[in-house]
Formats: sequence, structure tokens, C-alpha cells
Amino acid sequence: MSSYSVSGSSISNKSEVVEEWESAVIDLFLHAANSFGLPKSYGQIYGLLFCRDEPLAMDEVMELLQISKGSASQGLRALRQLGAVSSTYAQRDRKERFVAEIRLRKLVSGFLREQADPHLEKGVARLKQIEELLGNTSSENSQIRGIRRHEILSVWHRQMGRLLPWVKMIVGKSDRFPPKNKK
Amino acid sequence: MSSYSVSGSSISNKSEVVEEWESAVIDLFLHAANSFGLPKSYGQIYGLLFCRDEPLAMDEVMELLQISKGSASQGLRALRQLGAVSSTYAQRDRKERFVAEIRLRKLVSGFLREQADPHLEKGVARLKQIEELLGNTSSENSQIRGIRRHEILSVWHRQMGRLLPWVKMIVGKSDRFPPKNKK
DNA sequence: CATTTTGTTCATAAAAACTTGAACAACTAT
DNA sequence: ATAGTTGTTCAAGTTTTTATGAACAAAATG
Repeated sequence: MSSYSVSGSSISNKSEVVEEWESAVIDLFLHAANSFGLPKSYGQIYGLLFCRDEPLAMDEVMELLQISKGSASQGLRALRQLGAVSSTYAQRDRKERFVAEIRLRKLVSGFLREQADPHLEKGVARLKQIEELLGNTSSENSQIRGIRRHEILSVWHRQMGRLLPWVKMIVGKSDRFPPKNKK
Repeated sequence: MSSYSVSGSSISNKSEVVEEWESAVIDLFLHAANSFGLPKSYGQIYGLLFCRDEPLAMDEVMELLQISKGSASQGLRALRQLGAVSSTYAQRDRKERFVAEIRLRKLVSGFLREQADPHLEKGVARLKQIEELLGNTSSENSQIRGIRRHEILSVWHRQMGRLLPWVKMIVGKSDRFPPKNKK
């Protein structure tokens, strides 16, 4: 194991310590992850990697964030799945090392691909199921009402489907096209 | 208290029973609420009201969904806050009665106003705090790295801010503008 | 092949989120 | 006032989600 136990901040920031500003960034991503419905630890891990220039290995992540092996392993895997981190193998060392993806477009499209798209898929199935149940409906009035609702939901579903490509596009391509409110 | 205890489905669907297709719709909204980070019960309540033509009172919602007074009260309040339901007082009756808002644009903009906008606000404060902590940073290198990260986050923050109006607009105004992928 | 290093899995523990219902407030009608 | 109805609040209970760490698998080293 590595021997030098450096206490204070030293020559190179080769991990060892989390700076104050880094803690604040990590905290920011913790909350962000949370409000996107992801576990806090994912946010912490991403935040740490986001702060660093050099790739970090899993044990460094564990040490710096004080999280368990399980959280680190699962978090890093999920983040890679989302396209939020990528990994490299440094030669002469078996450790897998991770860096954060910092292109917002990639982050957003990865998130949408993993989270939104599956929901849209399930939506199709649910709409189909509702349609079937409307067949069984004995009351004429109820059936008519149900058909109306099914139509509304179908329209919503289509609109959501149309929205996603736009989101990817707008977030990605930056500056242009501010939506003009008036005039 | 109301006297007639009608058992099966009867002349008018004046509440009493939840149809099969309605259960499926309620279930759809339950899952949707969930994936938007809202409690399941909010989704159920909205789903029930979405299905009905006539306004429902709180006790009917409790009865039909088999949920507690607390959940019904809090759920209805939150949904009204989001602009997802509106309430009316029928004359000659003290009960407040609720109907679902079914214009998608209203739903989306309400959701963004209550959920996304506050996060953007907090984001400003967090960025400011990070900036301050960068002042205290002793290591030259770390500070430079931190400033870079702060810049990236600022850009992201601006882009998110720009995205929201577009979302409201695209979801609202329906058909036009399918994003052309190529050519 | 025995050993060391790296990373995954998963049952259990801990924490967070949600729901419940009894107590309470507010308001009406008697 | 008094009783009856409607709706809110919040401490406690329940459910769901997330984190932990020991046991396990895989791969490289010597």
C-alpha cells in the first residue's frame, strides 16, 4: 500500500483531500441527483469526478467521499451506464479509473435515454391496456367517458415524445434561439 | 347524511365505484407521479379526478381510493398548488369539490414553476457560495481548477434557465415544429 | 497454484419518504 | 352557546429506498 501519509495539503493534489470548494460542488450534485430521482451517492461521486482533472480509481472515491465499497461500485457503474462518467485503464496498473463527462448535451441525452425513453415505452403498453379494458365496460356512459380520456392521454403521449428531441437539441446547441416572449 | 345506499353500478355514475378502466388510468398516474418525484397518492388523486366529469369532494376521493384523510387533504392541496386541480364550492353545500386540469400546458408550466424554478434559484445561491469558497483556497492550482469548474456550472445554469420557457412553449402549442434530424 | 489486488453481489441495516388517524381549528345551522 | 360538518396538522407507524460490508468471483503476480 502507498506509504507516505501526507497530512495537510501538499505539493500535488493527487487526491488525498477534498477541498472546501470541492465539498460545495459535491453537495450541489448531491442535491441535483436527488431532484432527478437518483441516489445521493451517485451525485456525490459525479461531483467529485467533476471537480478533478485526473481520473480517480474506485478506492480513491471511497476514501475521499467516505462511502462504502458497494455504493462506490454501484454508483460508478450506474453513472457509466448513464454516460455521465467514462473509464480508462492506466497502463502498468490494473485499476480502472474514472472521469466525469462534462458535456451537458451528453449528460442530458444519456439521462433521457435511460429514464424518459423507458417511461414512454411503458406508456404505450398502458394505453393499450386501457383501450382493452374499455372493451369490457358495460355502462355506455362510462365507456364514452373512458374513450375521451384515452384520446387525451394519447395526445399527451405524442407530445411528450416530440418534446424530448427538442430538449436534447436546445441544451446541446447552446446560445441561439432564445424564445421571444413578445413583440 | 346521504341516504340511498346503491350497491351495484346504477343509473348515474355519481361516484360510488371505480371502473376497471379508471383503475388503470389511476395506476398510470400513480406511476407518472412517482417518476416525477411526487408521492404516489398525488398521482392517484389526480388520476381519479382526471377520469371524472363531475367534481368530487374530499370524502369521495378518500372513499373511492381508500386513502386516509391526511393523504387526501394534503394531496389535494398540493395538486391545487401545482395547478393540477381546481376547486369549486357548489351552492347549498359547504363541501369543496375538485376537478382535474387537463390542459397539458398548464400542468407542465405549473410543475416547472413549483419544482424547476426553485431549484434554479437555489442554484444561484450555490454558485455564489462556491465562488466565495474559492477565495479561501490556498493552493494556486486548486483555485484555478475551481474557477474553471465554476464557469462550467454557470454555463449549465444559464442553459437550464433557457430550456424551461421552450419546454412550456413546445408542450403547449402542439403540432408545429417537429425537430428535423437531417437534411 | 497460492496469493494479492480489484471489483461485484446481495442480505441486512439505516435512512428517507409516505401514509395514517386522532386531535384540533373553523365555520354553520340550530 | 351547542352540535354537526368540513378540512388541516402533525406525531407516530409503515413502506420504500439507499447504504453498508462481508463473502464471493475474476484476473494478475510471483
